[in-house]
Amino acid sequence: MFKIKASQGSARAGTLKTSHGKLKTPFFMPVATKGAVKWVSNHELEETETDCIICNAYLFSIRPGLEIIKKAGSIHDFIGWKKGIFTDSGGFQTLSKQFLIEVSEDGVKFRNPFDKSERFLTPEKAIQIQNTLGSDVAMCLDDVPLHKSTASRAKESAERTTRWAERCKKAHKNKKQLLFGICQGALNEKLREKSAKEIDKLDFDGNALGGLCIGETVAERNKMVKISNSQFQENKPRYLMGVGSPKDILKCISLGVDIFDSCFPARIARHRTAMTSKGNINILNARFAKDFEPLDKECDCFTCQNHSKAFIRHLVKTKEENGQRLLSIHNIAFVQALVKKARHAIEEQKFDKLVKKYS
RNA sequence: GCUGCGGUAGUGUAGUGGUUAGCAUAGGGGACUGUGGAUCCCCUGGUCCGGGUUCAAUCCCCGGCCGCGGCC
Repeated sequence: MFKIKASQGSARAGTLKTSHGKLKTPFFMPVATKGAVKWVSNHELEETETDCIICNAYLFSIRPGLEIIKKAGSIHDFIGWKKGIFTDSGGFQTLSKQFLIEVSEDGVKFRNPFDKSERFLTPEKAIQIQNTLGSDVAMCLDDVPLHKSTASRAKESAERTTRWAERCKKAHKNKKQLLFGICQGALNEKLREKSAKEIDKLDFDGNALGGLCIGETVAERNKMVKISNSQFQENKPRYLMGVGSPKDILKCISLGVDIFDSCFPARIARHRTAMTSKGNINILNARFAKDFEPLDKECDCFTCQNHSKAFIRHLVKTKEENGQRLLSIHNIAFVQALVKKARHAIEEQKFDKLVKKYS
């Protein structure tokens, strides 16, 4: 299922076989919560060389609802995306005040964001939803604590996440779908280690690192990534949930992570920031008013091949939303190109140089 | 020509005989990481000009200039 083709230090390059093709790792998934990456069409997304996206299963179960997905065939058929799709269980929404009502051992009581009614999500239900959606990779329901939570809450959530992972595994029936477990443990080293070990033992198709990128420092996060990965077996893909900045992605690849997802590149694009090989730039900066160069000279995305910084700035400045669309396309393409570079660099044993360039 | 009203950041506006002259927006910069297109944070920038009264004037008085209205 997962094969490592090359490695350098802890960094690995490999392939993950899914029912919608082989995905070369490391790879990055833009977030398409409701089935679309905000402001970007599927066609444009393909042009960014995105091979896999992540949708939110919980939200799909509410709207449009599973009946409609079943009628369409699968989530792929419904949204018109032929490549890889991960689905998130809804666990992350436990961090959101507008969703969460309460967490108990049995599951999570959620607020339906559309009509404010109460919904109860159990690990079993989260898996059934994802089985029905037919995504390539389903994620276990996890209990995500705030990064600053008390020691007892961190312990409770980590231990509960393991119990829920067992229930998810038992409930999983879709043979064409892979299932990943998720470790927790907040920022507690011992808890992280224990959680990762327990999740690893359950022998999922892949192991994910959860509860990170939610306000902790980079140093704290890196430490947790290192500890978690040390407990995960080598031959399973490792998925760090939530990381999406170029620097962080490269660092975490060097720590042995294979898969990433994040709303970050698309979000900062909507907030008028472009990623470049020289760091992020805010396109609104006055210095770009007469800058007729592309966002990044080395980038071969649609935006950079056709438009200048001055023009994109003009669009954004005059509140023409195509400006943010062009930035979104660029940022996603930029991250995809970076991850691809990382893959090649690992294959050629030059990954350390690439990390240095972006650190 | 006469008369009334008014002139406070680029713009739109509060307010005051002793204030760090407030707010909004624009301008300059920053944050954002299992999606808020939301939001937040920082910075720059102002009392039309000249006199007078007063310990002290952006405020009160006189003149000028400018704008809007009215009357010749």
